[in-house]
Amino acid sequence: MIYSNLDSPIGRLLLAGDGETLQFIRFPSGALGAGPEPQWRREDAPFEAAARQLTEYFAGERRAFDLPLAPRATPFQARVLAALQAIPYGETRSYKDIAVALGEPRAVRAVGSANGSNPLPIVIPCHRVIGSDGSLTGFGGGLETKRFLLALEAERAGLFA
Amino acid sequence: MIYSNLDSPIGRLLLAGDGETLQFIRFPSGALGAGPEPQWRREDAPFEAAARQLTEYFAGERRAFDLPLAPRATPFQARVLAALQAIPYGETRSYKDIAVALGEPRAVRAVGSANGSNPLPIVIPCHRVIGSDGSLTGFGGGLETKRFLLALEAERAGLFA
DNA sequence: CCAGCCCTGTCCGATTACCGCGAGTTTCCG
DNA sequence: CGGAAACTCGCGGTAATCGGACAGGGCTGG
Repeated sequence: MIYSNLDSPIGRLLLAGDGETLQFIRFPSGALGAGPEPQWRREDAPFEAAARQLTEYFAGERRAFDLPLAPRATPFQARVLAALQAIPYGETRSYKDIAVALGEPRAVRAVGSANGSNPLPIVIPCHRVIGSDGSLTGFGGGLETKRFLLALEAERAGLFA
Repeated sequence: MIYSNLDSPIGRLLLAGDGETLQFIRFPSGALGAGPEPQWRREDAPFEAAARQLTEYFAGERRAFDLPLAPRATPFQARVLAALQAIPYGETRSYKDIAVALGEPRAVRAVGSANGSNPLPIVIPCHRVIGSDGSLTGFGGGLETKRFLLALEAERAGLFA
């Protein structure tokens, strides 16, 4: 497993993968932030494309990512991640919406858990999921970050690219 | 869990407990009335004191109960039940009054819920709680029963024992 | 006897819907 | 103009509900 760092408006990000695919994005700073595992090896080159696309995203110049992803997930989590990727840039859905979309309308809480274990925040837009009443309710990188991302998208969503 | 029955002016009551303490009082008849669970065992002797005191209460000859109670309750519910027991015979309080007494003036609705889940009606006088505007608003045994209990207490409260 | 392995029970969470209220506002009549 | 009834919204706590992670018990095979 190799990794690289990327400085962004929401702090330094840790990108990790196997050289071919992206498997983790983490927020090393912050409360529950975690750095690279000791046995990982730093190598920047394989993450060039990811870094560039993320930088463009933060600049408001990119709405969709085109990267080889390989999130580790249980079958249920994989379904949730797929549903997340179907949420358009600049829009939001409730946990309930996602549950319904999966055909399991009562699995709202399970959706919340799956969201919380999203290995690839930002690229897989778990930040576009909010409470049924519009509340933000939670985000691995901190609610402040979630708010920031939604504001960024909301501002840019109105514009034509 | 063992149980017994008691016929009263407001219908048959179901008393249940562990032989030492009283844990439930229910109205088996009526809309949402529920009888004993199948695995409970009927046994009258342990409920003699409770039955006697209730009978005296319905006769207007008793204003306070002296029984070992063991209601199952969440911490918040327990606080509410305690507040209920502090309401004197023949008087009433509003849900808001109770909320304020608990130091949580906005938890009016939560007080309503806790009231609704009172496992020991009559003995723990949830019937003495009414709406801020004086309306009766609800009672597990039916509003008719609530009215009856309040009328009984109002009539007797004026008299000296 | 011990190391797996599976099964079960339990707990936890980035949820939701419900409720025995209350206060403020609007509506509608007299 | 009142004043009452109907509506709306905010409020706090809980039960229901579903996956997943974990712990512990019992079983099996070596």
